Amino acid sequence: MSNARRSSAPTLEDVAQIAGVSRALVSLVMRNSPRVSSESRRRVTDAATKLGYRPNLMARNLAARKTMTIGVLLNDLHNPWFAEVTDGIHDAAEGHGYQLILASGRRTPRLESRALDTFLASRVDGIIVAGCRLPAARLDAVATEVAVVSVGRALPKTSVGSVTTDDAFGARLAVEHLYELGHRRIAHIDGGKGAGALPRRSGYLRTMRTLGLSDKAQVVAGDFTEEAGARGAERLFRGQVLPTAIFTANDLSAVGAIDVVERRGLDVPDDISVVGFDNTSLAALNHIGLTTIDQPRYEMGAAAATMLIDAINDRGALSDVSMAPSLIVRRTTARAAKAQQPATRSRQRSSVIRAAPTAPARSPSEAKTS
Amino acid sequence: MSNARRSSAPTLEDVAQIAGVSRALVSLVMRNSPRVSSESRRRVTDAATKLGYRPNLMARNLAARKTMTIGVLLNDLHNPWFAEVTDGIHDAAEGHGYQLILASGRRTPRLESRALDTFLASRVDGIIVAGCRLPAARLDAVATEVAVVSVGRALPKTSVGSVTTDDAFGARLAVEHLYELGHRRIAHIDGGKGAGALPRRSGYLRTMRTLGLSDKAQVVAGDFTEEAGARGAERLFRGQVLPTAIFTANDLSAVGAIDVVERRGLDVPDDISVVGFDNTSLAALNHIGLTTIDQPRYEMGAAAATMLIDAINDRGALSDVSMAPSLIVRRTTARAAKAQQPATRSRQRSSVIRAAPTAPARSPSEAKTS
DNA sequence: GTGAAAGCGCTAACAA
DNA sequence: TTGTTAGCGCTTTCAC
Repeated sequence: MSNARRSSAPTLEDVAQIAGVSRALVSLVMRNSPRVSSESRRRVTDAATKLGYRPNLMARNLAARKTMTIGVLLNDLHNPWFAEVTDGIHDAAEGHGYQLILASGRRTPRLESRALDTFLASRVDGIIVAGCRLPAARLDAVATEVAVVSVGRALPKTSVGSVTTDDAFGARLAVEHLYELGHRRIAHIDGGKGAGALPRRSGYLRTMRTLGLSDKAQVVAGDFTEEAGARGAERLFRGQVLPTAIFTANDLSAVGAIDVVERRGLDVPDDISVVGFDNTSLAALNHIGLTTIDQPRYEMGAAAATMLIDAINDRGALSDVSMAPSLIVRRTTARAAKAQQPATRSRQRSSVIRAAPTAPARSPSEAKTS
Repeated sequence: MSNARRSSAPTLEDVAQIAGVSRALVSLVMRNSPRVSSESRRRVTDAATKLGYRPNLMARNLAARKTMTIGVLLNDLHNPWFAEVTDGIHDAAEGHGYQLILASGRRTPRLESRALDTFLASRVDGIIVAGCRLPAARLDAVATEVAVVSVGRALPKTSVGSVTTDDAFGARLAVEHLYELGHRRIAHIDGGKGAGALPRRSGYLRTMRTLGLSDKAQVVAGDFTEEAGARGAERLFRGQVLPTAIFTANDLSAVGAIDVVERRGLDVPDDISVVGFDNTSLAALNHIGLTTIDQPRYEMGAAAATMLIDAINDRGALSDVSMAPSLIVRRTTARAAKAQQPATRSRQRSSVIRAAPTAPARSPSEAKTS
C-alpha cells in the first residue's frame, strides 16, 4: 500500500483532440465500427492508450438509450444453487454480448425490492430474479417497465417469464422413492414462502394421498436454510411418533436435518432416510452423499438468459418453461427398518456413528458436480 | 405470463411540467433537500408518483460526477467464503449510503479482469476485490484510477489496501495442533495461485522446519476447489508413505480430500486427520465437523468496506490490516495412531465406515455460523 | 425557496 | 470515410 489517484478521467473529446479528429470518429473507433480507415483507427487508438482513455459507460448508455446489461437478483449467496444458476446465466448472456450486474437479496424481501429499484434506476435492459420471494404483484409491476424472467418460481398470470423445474413432480419422485423403500411415515420439512416451496409441498401432499398415506403425512415449517432444516427435525423429534423418512424442501435443509438426526444418536439412513431437493454441489459432496432431486441449474440459468434476451430484442415472447427434475439416489436413503419405530432414541448426543449403507451402494448415479 | 411494456420512461422534465414547477425544483425534491417548501414538495411527489417517475441513475451519476456505488469482485460464487465476506461488505456499505454492484470472476483471471474494466467504465467510486487472483501489477493499475481494497490477499508495494488474516500464522496453528496430537508426517494441499495460498504454504513449511519436521514436509498442488483437494489426496495416496495428517489450503479442499480418504477405505480422523482453512459454513456443518482455521469473514468484509469508504471520502488512507485467525477444533482431527503407517490401505472402495471420534468431543468450539 | 442556463461524456442522425 | 449538430436526463451554479 502507498498512494496516488487520478484527478479526472480523459474524455472522448480529449482523445479526439490529440488524435486530431472529430469526437464522432473516436466514438466510431471505440465501438469498433468497420467504416473507419485503418489510418484514423490507428491514430485514435494510439491517442486513447496514451491517455489511458476509457469510455464512460454512463454517458454511453445514457446517449444510446440501452445498457446491454441484465440485472440478476440472487436471493441467497449462501446457497450453492444460486451460484450454479448464475453460471448458466453468465455464459448465455456473454454469448449474446450482454453484461451482468448481480445483486444479493440476502433472503430479505426489503433488500430484494431495493435491488430491483436499483436495476430499474440503472435502466438495465432486462432482469432475472432467481429464487425471488417478492409478491407476484411487485414483480409484475417491475415487468411493466422492463422484461423480467424468474428462475425457480413460476409466476402465472403475470408478465414475468419463468424457468422452473416441475417441483410437484420432483416431490412425487422423492416420496415414491421412499415409498418403494418401504417407508410409510414420511415427513416433509417445507420451504415456507421460498420460491418453489409451495408446489413441492403440495406435490408431497398429493403423492402421500395417492399412496393412501394421507394420515401419515406431516409437514413442518422451514425456509430453505440449514437452520430451518435443523429446527424442523427437532420438531419432528418432539412429536409422538418419529417418521422413518424425511423429505426436505432443499438440500441445505436436508443437511440441517441430518445433523439433528445424528446428534440424536440415530443413523441416516439406517434409522431415518432423508431426501433433499436441488442436487446442488453440496448434495454431491461425497461426504454428504445426499439422495436428492436434481434440477438442471446451469441449463435453467442459460434458458432464462436466452429467453430474456430474445424478448429484449423482440425475437420471442416471455413464456413459462418447466424442466424435468430427476431422482438422484445416493446414500441417505435406505430400506425402511422392520420396526415402524426406530430402535434407539437417546436424547443425548451419544457417540455418533455414521455407518455406510449396509446394502451395497445403490446406483450411485453421481450426476455432474456442475 | 402475458404482456405489456413501457414506451419511454418519464423524465424530470415531465414531472416538472405536470407539477407546474422547474426541473431544478424537482431535482431538489428527488434528492430530498431540506430547502423546499412542503407545498412544492407535495406537488412534486404527487406528480412523480402519478407518472411513475424514477430518477435515471446514469443521468444522475453522469451529472453528479459520482455514483455512490462500490464494485465488488467475487472470485468464486461457489465458495461460501465469498458469501460471508459479502454480507460484511454489504452491511457496512449500506450504513454509509453506498450501493454494491457484484460481479463474479468465476475463478478465471480473464473474467476478473473484464469485470474490473466494467467497474471502471461504470465509474464506481471504489472497488473491493475478494480472493482476486489477478497480478498485483494489474490491480495496482486499477488503483491508479479508483480506490481499491483487497480482501483475503495482501498486496504489498501497491496502492491497493487490504484486509487479510494472518495466513502464515493460521497455517502455524494448524500444524502445531496436529503436532500436539502426535502427528509428524503432515502433508499440505495448497491453494496454488489463489489468494492467501502463498503465505499459508510458507507458514506451513516454516512451522514444519521449526518443529524439526522439514524432511517430512510435503506440499501438493491445489487451487482452493473441492476437486483440487480430491486430486491432491489422490496424489498423496500414490506416494511411498502416507501422511497421518493433511492440512489443506481451505475448507473446500479439505472436504474433497476427506472424500478421497474415505473412498480409499480409511477413516477420518482415526487413520488420517484433516485440517481445513477458513471456517466457512461448510466446515461448520455438523455433518462435516471440519477442524479448521477461523477467519472473521464478516468482519473482514465490513472492515474492507469501511476502509474503502473512508478513503473515498478522504477520511483516511488505505492500509493493510491483518486479522487474527484462530483454531477451531471439530471432529476431523484426532491423536495420531501408534503405527506410523495406517493399518488398512485397500484400494477399492470397501464399505466406508465413518466413525465418530473415539475420544469424547474435544472442545467443540462451534464458532458463529456467520 | 425557486427558476434559468450551462454542462456531465457520449451516441446518432445527417451532411459533407 | 469523416465532421456537425442535437440531444440523452440529470445536477449545479448563480441569479432572482
